[in-house]
Amino acid sequence: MPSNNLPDLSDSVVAAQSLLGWKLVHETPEGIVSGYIVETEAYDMSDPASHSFGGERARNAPMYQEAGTIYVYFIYGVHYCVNIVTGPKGHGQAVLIRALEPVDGVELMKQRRGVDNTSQLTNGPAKLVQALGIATSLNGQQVGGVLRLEPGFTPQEITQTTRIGISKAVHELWRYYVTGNQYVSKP
DNA sequence: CGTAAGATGAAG
DNA sequence: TTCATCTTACGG
Repeated sequence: MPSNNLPDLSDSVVAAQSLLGWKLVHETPEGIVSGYIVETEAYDMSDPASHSFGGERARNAPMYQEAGTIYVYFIYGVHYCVNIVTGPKGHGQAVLIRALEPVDGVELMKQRRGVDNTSQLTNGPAKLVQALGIATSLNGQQVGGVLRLEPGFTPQEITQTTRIGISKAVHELWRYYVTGNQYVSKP
């Protein structure tokens, strides 16, 4: 449950739930785009599916920074995904933002995504990165600058289930989404 | 060194 | 179901 001030970023599993309903806002030269966070996944250094598993390296370094650090990674040669780092500095934790409900700048998002269907704009981790115009230059920065969190809504009900696209720790219930929301990703 | 697989998405 | 096509991890 989000508070009125800031989401709880003390732990990735807690934060994954706490972040649901918060508005993720990106201020860009072309305009402001934003959306409510409706789907998340929690990752931790003790989790074999996590990029932070096995210790700190160049690629996962942002995950070991303080809570609120932005972690953007490149995957499959084509896509980018964005995480919000959680936990104390030195602990490799983060929450993957998997889906948003578009709020501001829908036209700009359509333009960036090259699609006209609002329901296909931000219903996947790489889709929302493209729609918001998030670049790797944000990697390692803190939320609160051009990319920030603002209060949104309090989810009525949250569904907890297994994560998507991983091959390790597949049984862990570390994916959360706003029950019934139409912008949740469909694998 | 070579090679395979990866927190995905779009097209065929 | 396949492919796009980059980076890292790991084996020889």
